[in-house]
Amino acid sequence: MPELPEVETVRQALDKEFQKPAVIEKIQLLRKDLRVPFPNGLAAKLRGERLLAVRRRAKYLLLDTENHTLISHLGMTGSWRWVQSNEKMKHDHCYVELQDGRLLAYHDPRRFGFFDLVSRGQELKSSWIKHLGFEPLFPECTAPALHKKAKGRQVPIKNFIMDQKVIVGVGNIYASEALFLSGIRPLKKTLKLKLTDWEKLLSAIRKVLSESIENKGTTLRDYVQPDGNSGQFQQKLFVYDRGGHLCRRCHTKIRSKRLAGRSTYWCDGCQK
DNA sequence: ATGCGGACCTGTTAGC
DNA sequence: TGCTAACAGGTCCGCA
Repeated sequence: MPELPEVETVRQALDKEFQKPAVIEKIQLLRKDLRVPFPNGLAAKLRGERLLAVRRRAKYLLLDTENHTLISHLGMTGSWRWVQSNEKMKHDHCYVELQDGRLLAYHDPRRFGFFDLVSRGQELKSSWIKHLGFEPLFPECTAPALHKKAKGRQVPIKNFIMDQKVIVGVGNIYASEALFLSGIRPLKKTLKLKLTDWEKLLSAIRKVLSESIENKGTTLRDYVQPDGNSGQFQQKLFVYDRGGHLCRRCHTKIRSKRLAGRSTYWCDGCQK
């Protein structure tokens, strides 16, 4: 489900709710694992702690309490939502009950999501976070830096920009969309991109991610914001999931192909 | 080191 | 209607 814009939307929504004192009364785990076991002592360690803020690194949510950071990855179908006690659903795997009665549910049918728990501010020690690449929306992510990392790489450019060790947050939808906006075909070999191509591609990545955040993300199936509403960016997609339809820009038929096991879409008219 | 395919899960949809 | 296969937003691992 969730690429950077969806995770950022969830971050903003939860962070806002945690401005009002949010002290954990109880954490209820409904099974012993998701993709990996729940962290040891998760419920006991967080009981009585106040949720202070939510940060994001790549597609990971970082929920800060006074003494811990709960790391939450949503996998393909994970979501956090505010619920009433009578709104519990199949595939809810964790409930966080606050002292003032608010109830937060983690829901994840495919269970590709997972949690990790570290001491406050120690998230870089987590093996999940350590090796991640550039945050695309941060200034230290530059076209020359990406051009340098791309040296000698034979993989299709789409695979390269989805590699979280290179640049984070770009998943299967936004990779196709960013390549469309920058006029580069997904199958082009990474090493063939010139610095000017990287300038176009990086600015396209920033544009598509930012606009999707403004639209609260893309909902194709499961993704919802914590208030239960869908995102809106699916209405603005140029190529993703539009195989066989006509390009919104040049009316060429959108092509599709499986690349590294993932559906990939592009326009031969707009992309070279 | 790099690139690929499979594994992890459940639900939905398309095709026969 | 019912069965089967393919596919869905991500990431890690092991093999060539």
